[in-house]
Amino acid sequence: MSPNRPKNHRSTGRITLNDVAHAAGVSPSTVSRALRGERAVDPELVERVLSVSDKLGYVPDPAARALASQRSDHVTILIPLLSNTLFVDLLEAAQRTLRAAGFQTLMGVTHYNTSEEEQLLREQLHHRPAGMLITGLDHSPTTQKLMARSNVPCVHLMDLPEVNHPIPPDVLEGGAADAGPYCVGFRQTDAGEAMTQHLLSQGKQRIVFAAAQLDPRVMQRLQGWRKALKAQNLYDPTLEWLNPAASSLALGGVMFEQIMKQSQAVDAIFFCNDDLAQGALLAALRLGIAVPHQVAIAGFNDLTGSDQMWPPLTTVRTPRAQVGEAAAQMLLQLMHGETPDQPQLDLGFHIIARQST
Amino acid sequence: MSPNRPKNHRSTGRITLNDVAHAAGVSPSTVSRALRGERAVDPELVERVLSVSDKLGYVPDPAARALASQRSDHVTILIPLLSNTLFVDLLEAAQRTLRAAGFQTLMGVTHYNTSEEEQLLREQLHHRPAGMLITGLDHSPTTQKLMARSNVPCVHLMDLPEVNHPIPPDVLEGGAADAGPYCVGFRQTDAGEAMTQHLLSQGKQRIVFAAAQLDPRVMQRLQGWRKALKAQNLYDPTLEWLNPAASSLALGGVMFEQIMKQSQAVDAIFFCNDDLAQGALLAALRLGIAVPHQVAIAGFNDLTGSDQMWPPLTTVRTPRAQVGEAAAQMLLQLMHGETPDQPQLDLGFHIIARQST
DNA sequence: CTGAAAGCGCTTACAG
DNA sequence: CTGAAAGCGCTTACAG
Repeated sequence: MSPNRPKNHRSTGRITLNDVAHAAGVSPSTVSRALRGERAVDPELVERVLSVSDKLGYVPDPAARALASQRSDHVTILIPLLSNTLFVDLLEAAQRTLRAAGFQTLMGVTHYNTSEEEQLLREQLHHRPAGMLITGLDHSPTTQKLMARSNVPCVHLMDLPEVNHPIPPDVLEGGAADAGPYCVGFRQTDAGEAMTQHLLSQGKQRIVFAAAQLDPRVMQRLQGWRKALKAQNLYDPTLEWLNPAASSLALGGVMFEQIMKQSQAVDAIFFCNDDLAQGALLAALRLGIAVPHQVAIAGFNDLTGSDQMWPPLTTVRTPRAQVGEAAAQMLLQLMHGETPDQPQLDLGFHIIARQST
Repeated sequence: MSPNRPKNHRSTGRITLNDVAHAAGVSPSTVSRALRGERAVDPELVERVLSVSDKLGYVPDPAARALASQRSDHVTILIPLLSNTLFVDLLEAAQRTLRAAGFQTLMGVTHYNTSEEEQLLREQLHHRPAGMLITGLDHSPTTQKLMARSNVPCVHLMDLPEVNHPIPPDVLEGGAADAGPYCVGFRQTDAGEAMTQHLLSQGKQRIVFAAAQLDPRVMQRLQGWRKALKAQNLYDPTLEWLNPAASSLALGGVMFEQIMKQSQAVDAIFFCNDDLAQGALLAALRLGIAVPHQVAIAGFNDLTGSDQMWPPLTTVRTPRAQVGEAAAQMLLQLMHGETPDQPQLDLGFHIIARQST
């Protein structure tokens, strides 16, 4: 009954697994197994251990657990930016899901920078994360090597492999086969194509594609736009406005002004992200250019405020919260040694037609 | 020279402190002390240890270190929301500073909810954080008790104590005195008052204060607004529009419409946050209400896009990135056992006058 | 199904 | 200033 804890010179006041074992009258090994829900423990003992541990207010020490098991309860999530709400939504959804399952989320911001990504990955790997969420499928060879070598389960966010390679069933049944890369997202190319087709269906003929940042997913949207225009023989390279600078409302305004000044007879502009499109809408107000009458404007992602713009912005709604949650769920399966039934999960997208087009 | 590591059944491939000790021909204790920059180590040995450790690519195991020292390299940061860019800026600046000093940032989102905050705090405390950053000075008794009992150094963000109690020097010199609460921010009340005075100086007479969320800092801005109006005998309780709902662009639009419909002769509206004010500006466009001619609109925080609005938004620029960085710096001092020279750091604010007023 | 024992990789009194 | 030893609080082969 009494804890009877040996008072050594380095004792912390903490209630330990040993205390629980003594109080429950079993060995520490049994407590450890019972607490982690390992089978092969007498159900009666499990119940006793759980009740005693609860009564004592026992909380396992994550550091001790990590040291002994060589695995922490950390999950690393690597995102490009915090200034695009898209990634904040992703982060929040993933974190909520992971936390409910008892995992700690550690966030790293790569700034779309390969060497920052590698550096962050190295740092995180030293903490032996239990799992990993990483934005995109495009990574440096070093990053890929580090991830593969680490043996840490990983799910990629917001993107899917270009072509869907269905895994042959016999390979899957072997169990040893790698079904990866695991990813949850949607087809960026298709989304770019769909928005372009929407504009075409409204009778637009000269549709500009205006983009900043130029990360791989933006470039896929560009491909979709090209494909749709080429199918109608409306493709013209001068309709491409690609700016590698960081995306922002202000840049959207600047690009809009440039496009309206230099391009002839443009009747629609498809921006690769809503912040650019919102900035363009505000610049149009400033410049007295009527949207959509003089020029239609479309965006991408349906970010906060796009429905509040004047006129409200036509855009592509992307399932980022769902991606965050589903990816976390998939990672949870992987961390528990299970095999996700769908290694590549396509969550789709929706064209949201508002008054800016 | 040769590692000569005992090959036991649980060996991980990892290079350990022991390996470094062998290779450097010193004891593990010395390596440990040298690596952590403890004084009382022969400089020559320090150099040797550092060089060997570097050559071997040794990386200390955070879990082992945490277990042995009862202190991790985690710093917890608790913020109310991720949907207000204010807090994202805070987070990013703090994380950057902390990371450069070798600390991991763990973020918790409280949603302005007392019990969520307590729950997060409890979870975080089990990880023995080395330090803590927490938004605001207003916390439940439970939260305060948990924090005090934990003995984890803590810096509060974005707020300062109502009255500045200068610490008597003799108390400070005693060393044992508590100079806390440590905080970095600015005077919310003063900022609310300053913006109101700015509007008054432009000849506005009936100035509405429109707020959502109603967290403690918003209520302080309200106090500042009241003070400024009362000083001019212009205070009228019907000018207060307080909505406890979450702040958003859409809500700003709704509130603006309500205010314009029900209040008489309002000539200015001071919104407690830029997202509300931006929403109001957009609603004004929709409704055909001229800003600032029919009504002036002001916001708070100078968030992304406020300078891009039409008309550009008059607002209060708050030093959130600086707060994040300075708070992290102060926490770093505390974690190293030093005493910050200024326990309460006031970073001020600026009135940014644009065309919406 | 259960337990005794060793071990994870560090830090830190303690003794010199 | 340096080192041998104990200890942090868990997990996990191994033996029964």
